[in-house]
Amino acid sequence: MIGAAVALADRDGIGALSMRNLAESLGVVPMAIYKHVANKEELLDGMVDVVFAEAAFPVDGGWKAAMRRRAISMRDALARHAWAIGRMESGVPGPANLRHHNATMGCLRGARFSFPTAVHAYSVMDSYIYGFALQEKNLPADIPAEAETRVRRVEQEHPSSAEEYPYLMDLAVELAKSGYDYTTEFETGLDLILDGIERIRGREAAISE
Amino acid sequence: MIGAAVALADRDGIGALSMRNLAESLGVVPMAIYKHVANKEELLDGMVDVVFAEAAFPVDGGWKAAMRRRAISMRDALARHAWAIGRMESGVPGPANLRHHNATMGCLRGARFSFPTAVHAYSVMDSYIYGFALQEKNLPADIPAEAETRVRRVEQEHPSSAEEYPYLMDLAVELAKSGYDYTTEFETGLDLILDGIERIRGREAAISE
DNA sequence: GGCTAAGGTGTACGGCGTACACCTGTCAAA
DNA sequence: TTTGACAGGTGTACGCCGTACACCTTAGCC
Repeated sequence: MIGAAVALADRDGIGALSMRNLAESLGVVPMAIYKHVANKEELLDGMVDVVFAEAAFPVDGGWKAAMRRRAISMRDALARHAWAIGRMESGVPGPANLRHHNATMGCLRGARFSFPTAVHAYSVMDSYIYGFALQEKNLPADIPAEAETRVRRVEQEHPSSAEEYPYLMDLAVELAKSGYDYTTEFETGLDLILDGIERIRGREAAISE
Repeated sequence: MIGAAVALADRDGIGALSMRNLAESLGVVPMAIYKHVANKEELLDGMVDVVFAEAAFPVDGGWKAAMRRRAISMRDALARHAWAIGRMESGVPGPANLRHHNATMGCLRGARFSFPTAVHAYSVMDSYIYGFALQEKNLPADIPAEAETRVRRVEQEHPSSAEEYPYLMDLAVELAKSGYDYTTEFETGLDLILDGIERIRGREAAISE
């Protein structure tokens, strides 16, 4: 049931996920769904937990490698299920959600992060992951191509904006030339953050010794 | 018109922003709105641009201070207009949006960031800002209080989960004790990221000299 | 054979975005 | 002074949406 809803949202977008469409895809009448979930909200909560279940949580091999793997796996899951972004931490958390957060917190605490530092690390990483996924969903899939068509359009239609937004025009020209890959962009930022976390952890280890 | 829509969404939530409600708040019939915007999508695009207009863009005084100010100002704007999160980079960009991104890119390039490094810096910061705002919107406003009630509920209802999710229980207990402040949490992560950006910029400056 | 519970059905209601035809007031050109 | 265009408000109607409520079917158990 929830699996069918996930499949439908993946295929046709969250906008197409109505109780009526879902019922039809199940060969059933709309109201039948309400025998399994109380309302659409609860359906969405269940769908979000499917996404959490797909994201690998850390098992160890060093906190940094484990957290890196977790982040990449979460971005992958969110790319597969773009409709889930923005709902991951809202609604009633499901069992996979709880397991995931428990394991992640366990990984950090097990690596002797102090409590506040673990919270900071978790906060900055999750914000980055969710924010990146959000932008990846909203921005054009092929940035260089899109940049190029925008430059062309501006050149023809409003030559003024080349003066109004010079750095934006620069950006578009450069991107069209050099390309843009979401995966390497994600990992660049991720490593920057992981290094930052390592540094604040080192600082606190130095104090406590 | 768009101002009234923003006010309505701020006050009653984005769910209450229907063409009918907006029309009523303007003392006008629903279809009258369509003389000013083509459809609801375009209305939302206009509303997003209001949020961009509220966020200060960098004017300088050093890239790090300028970017820090920009980030904090953007989070403030997103906290005032939670409905905008998740729409900031979708839809058709308005003039305030373009001005903002142009100025930010200009700040980085003016501080002699190479082109790819500027893109990395921009990407990691915006992902963090949007992701943090998203979590701030979704997570409970008063985390310590919420953590405490959850601990109590678990103790009474399912004593099992203390064993199933030990680190989560720990987390809740600690948060209830030590408190949680979104603003300082945001700035901690922000500074971690700014320091990381400074480091990759230094690396590249060292190469080019 | 009769009870219970799980789950599918049909109808109906109020709310949504918006297409389309219509009306009103303002103001410049004739 | 009339005219005609245009900006902008109006009223009706359509096809979607989530879901309340009453009903029916089937399976398993005493």
